[in-house]
Amino acid sequence: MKKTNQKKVLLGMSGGVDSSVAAYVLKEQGYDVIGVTMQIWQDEKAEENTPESSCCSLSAVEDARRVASHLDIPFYVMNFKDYFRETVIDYFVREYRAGRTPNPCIACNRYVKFEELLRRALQLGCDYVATGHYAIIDQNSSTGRYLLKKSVTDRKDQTYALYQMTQEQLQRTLMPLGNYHKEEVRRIAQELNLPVATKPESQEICFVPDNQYGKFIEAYDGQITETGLFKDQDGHTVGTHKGIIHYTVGQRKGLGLAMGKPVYVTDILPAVNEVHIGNPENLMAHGLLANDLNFIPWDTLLTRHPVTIKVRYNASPVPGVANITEDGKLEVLFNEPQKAISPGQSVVLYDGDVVIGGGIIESRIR
RNA sequence: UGGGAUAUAGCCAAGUCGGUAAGGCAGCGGACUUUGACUCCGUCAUGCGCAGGUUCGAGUCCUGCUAUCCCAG
Repeated sequence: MKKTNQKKVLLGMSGGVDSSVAAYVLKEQGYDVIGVTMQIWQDEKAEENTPESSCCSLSAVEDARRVASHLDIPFYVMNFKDYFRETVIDYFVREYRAGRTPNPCIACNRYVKFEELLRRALQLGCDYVATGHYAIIDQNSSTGRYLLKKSVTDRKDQTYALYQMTQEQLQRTLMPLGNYHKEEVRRIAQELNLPVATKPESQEICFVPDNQYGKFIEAYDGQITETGLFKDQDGHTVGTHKGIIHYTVGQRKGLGLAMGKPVYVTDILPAVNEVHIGNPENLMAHGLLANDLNFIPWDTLLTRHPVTIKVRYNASPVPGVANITEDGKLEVLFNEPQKAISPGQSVVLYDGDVVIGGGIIESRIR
């Protein structure tokens, strides 16, 4: 029952369960679906030892191809390596070198999936780009603005990683899994006999398959990582650190300090190459400042706004207020102090299920 | 070679009147997780510097030795 004027969709297929089922759902909804896997980082021969542990590994290509074949949709592999390196890996390395903690998935979504992949989709004459993200794209009937909303499964909701999307991108994007639960998706995959039905969840940084991101950074930019001093809250030297790229604000493990009690990284000071440590209470913050902002229901925040706040991917939203400072930064104040606000991570603001927007954390307000 | 301390796992460290080796760090395994972290669970000294002795029983008491630290020379 194919219509001649049906909409064409370019679907990013990772080879995982989610994007595979997304292909099926889109097809069922009457879209003309084209599957594509983005090659983003692999050396041609490194894939042997990288099992299906990541959302974008190369072994994924063959899985995606089989799924596409199974569903009888056209399938292509596109080379995004240069673009990915510039917008994700370079950013990732630069941020760590600067003493911050980047979130590469957010950069990947922002630049690779919804900018470059979308651009190529439009070039190919597609109407939309689609992904298997758990999120809902909606339109406000009165303002006409496109909205990003949490998926029906709060546990799998991925809006946190998507807050940088623009109106133009949202208008051209489909996320067919937003109304599905993970269990339904797996069930559909099994009923369809998809070859990837039981693949595990993706995890860790896709371009650092052994999870040794410090080693990756050093191998990538070839720079020497200088060791430096650990200092406590009073400024006393308590040890030597392995180089600031190895630490994140809030980190406890791997410090190698025997203080007789658990201690945490409270601050990373690249200017003096110091890592400061302290007790859990030294991690608390009343708020934060963020830049590199994006807002979805509006162009910006015009007034002080009550919000719920996520300061990291796996964080329960907490209540607070947000407003824009005189110099254009986003200021977020929590109702209750929060711990381990990590510069470089993103803060995302919600009003109920609706993503208001967010930015990249610059500093905390104690 | 006068005095005083301390020697417990890779590292810090608790161990009360002798009663059958806390805890933390690191490590290892796992859960969680499309980032880094956090968190949670499990595991990690048949042995307490060495050698003897007392005792039903010693990391804990006694003797000797060794090592390190501190204060004086």
